[in-house]
Amino acid sequence: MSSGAHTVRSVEELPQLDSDPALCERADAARNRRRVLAAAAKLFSERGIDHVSMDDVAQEAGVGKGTLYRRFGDRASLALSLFGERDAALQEDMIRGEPPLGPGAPAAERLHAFGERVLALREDSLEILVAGERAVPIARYESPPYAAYRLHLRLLLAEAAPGIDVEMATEALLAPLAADLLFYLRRHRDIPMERIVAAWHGTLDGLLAQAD
Amino acid sequence: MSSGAHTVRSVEELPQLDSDPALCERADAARNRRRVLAAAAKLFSERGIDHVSMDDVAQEAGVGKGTLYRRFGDRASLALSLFGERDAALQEDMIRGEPPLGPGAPAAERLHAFGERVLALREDSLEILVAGERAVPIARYESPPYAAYRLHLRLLLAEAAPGIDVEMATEALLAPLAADLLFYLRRHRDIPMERIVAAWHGTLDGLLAQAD
DNA sequence: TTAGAAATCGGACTACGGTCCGTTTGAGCT
DNA sequence: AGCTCAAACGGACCGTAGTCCGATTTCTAA
Repeated sequence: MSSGAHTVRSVEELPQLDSDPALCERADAARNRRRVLAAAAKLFSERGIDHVSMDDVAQEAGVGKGTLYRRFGDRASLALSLFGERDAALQEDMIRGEPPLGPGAPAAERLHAFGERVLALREDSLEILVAGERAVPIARYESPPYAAYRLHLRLLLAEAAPGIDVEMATEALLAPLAADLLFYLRRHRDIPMERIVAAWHGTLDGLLAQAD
Repeated sequence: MSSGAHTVRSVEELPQLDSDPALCERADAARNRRRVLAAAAKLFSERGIDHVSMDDVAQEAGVGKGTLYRRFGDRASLALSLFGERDAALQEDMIRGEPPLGPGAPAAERLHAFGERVLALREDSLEILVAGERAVPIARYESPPYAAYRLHLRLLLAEAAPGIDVEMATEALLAPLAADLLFYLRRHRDIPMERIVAAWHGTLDGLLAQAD
């Protein structure tokens, strides 16, 4: 929503920031992209995401189905794009925000702060995320938010826990953030967020304890 | 395949073992269930699971589409049922097999042995599992194999790591077994199984170290 | 052995995700 | 301004997942 000076304009532009023609988007294309995103957000929140078809979104946005698919690829990507908008603030705070999440605090503290924030955000966006991660291949693991989380974790883990397999530890911390797991724990098992967050802290501490 | 005395006959019967009418299945129903499973296994391995439609399975099995859906609910459940057959041997060994996986060994050792076996099995069945876990809700987390893994982990963790949040630790160990994560790590990142297994052992050790 | 009830069978049908391609439009160049 | 062409548009179209219900088969009890 409120986009600062250097904030990326949209999520699907993140992977290939350089040499990306999406930045010089044609006026009608940009207008339609905004329309679709707005229409999707409106319909999803009105009826619940499962009761909105892609035709509904196209009609509400006043664009053709072809346009919808040209810009967003498929249903899951559309949902992930919506999540990406909500995620932008977290990205910003991770990179340039205040400690303990932003730079300045010790790596271990930044890692714990990241867990808090990312779990809160994902809890807030559960429905959209579940739809977004129901992707065809493993598109989810390469989506811009995941890629950003992964990079962030790798850098901080390398600093906080030298000597462990950082890449694998990263995946071990990413896996419990899966949308369908959160959905299951929250909506089917009624487990409070505090317990989920505490467990994530626990996993992190367990990994940090193995450093050196 | 080789089913011992008390082995359940099919996966979808596990959740409600008692008071379940599925055990006194009509003769034709049983025959058709077997036919469908066999047809699915054949077609999936022949063409790859993504190039087999439900109509294909029904036709190969010599059964109507209605029958197929009556017995298996949806595409994902069919895939999970196939995985359930492969999983049966692991279940058996977990409960009645030799140590260190089976009873007799210390809980911590049994946990490590479980990680080895379950990851090897899931690597073997990746395609089927990916299709099976692409379920509509979070059906995957309540599928018979997951339920069995969960129970097993809870009991052993309670013994090996008293004082920690056993339920949450269980989920932390279950999350990295997700089929799409394994698929991503193996097929997109080319990470060898040994590293994935080692990471799982590492997560487990980290949790065990927090006991008391 | 037979009749009747209950459960199963199977294919026609619906709705939706995703593709294709002829048409339109925006933007730079003369 | 007018021209040109790459890029975007949009709706007709296709394949498949999943539903429904009349016809058929199995089991039980008399």
